[in-house]
Amino acid sequence: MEFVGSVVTGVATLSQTMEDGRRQMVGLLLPSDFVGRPGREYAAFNVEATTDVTLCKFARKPFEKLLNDMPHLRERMLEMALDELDAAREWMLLLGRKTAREKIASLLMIIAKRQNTLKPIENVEELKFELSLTREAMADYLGLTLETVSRQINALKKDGVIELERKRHVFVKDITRLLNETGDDADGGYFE
Amino acid sequence: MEFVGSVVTGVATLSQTMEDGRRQMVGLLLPSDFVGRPGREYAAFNVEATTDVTLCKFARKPFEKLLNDMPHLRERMLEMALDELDAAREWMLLLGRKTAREKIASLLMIIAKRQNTLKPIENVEELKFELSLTREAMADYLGLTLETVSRQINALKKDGVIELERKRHVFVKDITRLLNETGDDADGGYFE
DNA sequence: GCAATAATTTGATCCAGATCAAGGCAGAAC
DNA sequence: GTTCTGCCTTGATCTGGATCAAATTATTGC
Repeated sequence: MEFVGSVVTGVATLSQTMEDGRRQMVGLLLPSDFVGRPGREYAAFNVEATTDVTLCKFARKPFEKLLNDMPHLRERMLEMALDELDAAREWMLLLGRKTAREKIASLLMIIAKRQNTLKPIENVEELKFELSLTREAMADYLGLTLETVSRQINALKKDGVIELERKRHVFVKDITRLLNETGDDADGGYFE
Repeated sequence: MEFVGSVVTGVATLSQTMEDGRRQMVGLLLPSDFVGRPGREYAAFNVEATTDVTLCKFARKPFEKLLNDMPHLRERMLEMALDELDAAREWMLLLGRKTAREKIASLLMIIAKRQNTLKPIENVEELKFELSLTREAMADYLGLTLETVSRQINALKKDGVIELERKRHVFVKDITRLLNETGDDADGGYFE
């Protein structure tokens, strides 16, 4: 853990593994996300790139010094940490209480939302995006098996909620329809 | 959300509920834990006391001003937020990948550890503590049903891992034995 | 192009934990 | 004491998602 930084392009994941190989992703690192933890020597989680990733990197020690000199930076860091905490807690609801289908729909919504930061998602009628995760990575993120992920994605496709092109390109004609599949309150979380 | 503060005595929980009533706890608030979020108007989660709780309360606005005047305080807040984030991520592994028995054992370890802050838990041979949560609250915390919680607690008792007194008092003769049931690496997380 | 390899789908079967349904028990109110 | 009321346990059954086992389809390297 000699560096901290932030993702510029690409997708990386943050995960934990148990001794017997069970694996849970605990964070998705998309462009603009911060990587690493100031004030701690060791890395608590594994970071892995799933696509080629460009990082904007700082040596940790000088960065910590910078934090002391620039109160604004620490304020920003606190804000980011609290936002991540909220996101982690949303994810806890998903892992603990949602069905497989709701989990998939929620993940698609999150990726869709992150790839479309230009305008609020409720004003977008249709949406096309790239799924830069393998079925296995999605499974590890959602607490499912890759077979279940595959089956549920195809079920959503069969039901006309999404369309697929070459396995990794998703096309959503009606976002409200997908949102209804997430199990979330219509006005909570995704529309902000 | 007019106040922020910190728990002095008692136990409270932080939870989220879905429209159809499914519920997931996302945080356990024990003495010394911080409640509320500076810099945000609304509360994203429900806070509920499970026992009588004493809070040390601050009005949010003045507290935010205090944050600006005292850089140390903001540093401390950042540290606390990052620790909570780590804890939330640990919890994600539990929710996504652990078995019911492992979930119960992990919860017992966490409560045991929090009630015994005097010496590192690996030096304690036996331990007695109060379980201030109902079976239902534990279920909501672990992403299980209350029946499964009851069955698994009694299974751990039958297997001699724990002893029970009046349903809510737990007695652990051999902490290593309980730790082995959590599914966690022997040296990770609980021993710090 | 043509392997070789990785990712995905699909089918059959299984099982941990959910669900449904009574009971049991302890503390509180009377 | 007795009746409530809120927990907790226990049993029977069901089921969503896991597991095991092949195909099938993309992607990569040559």
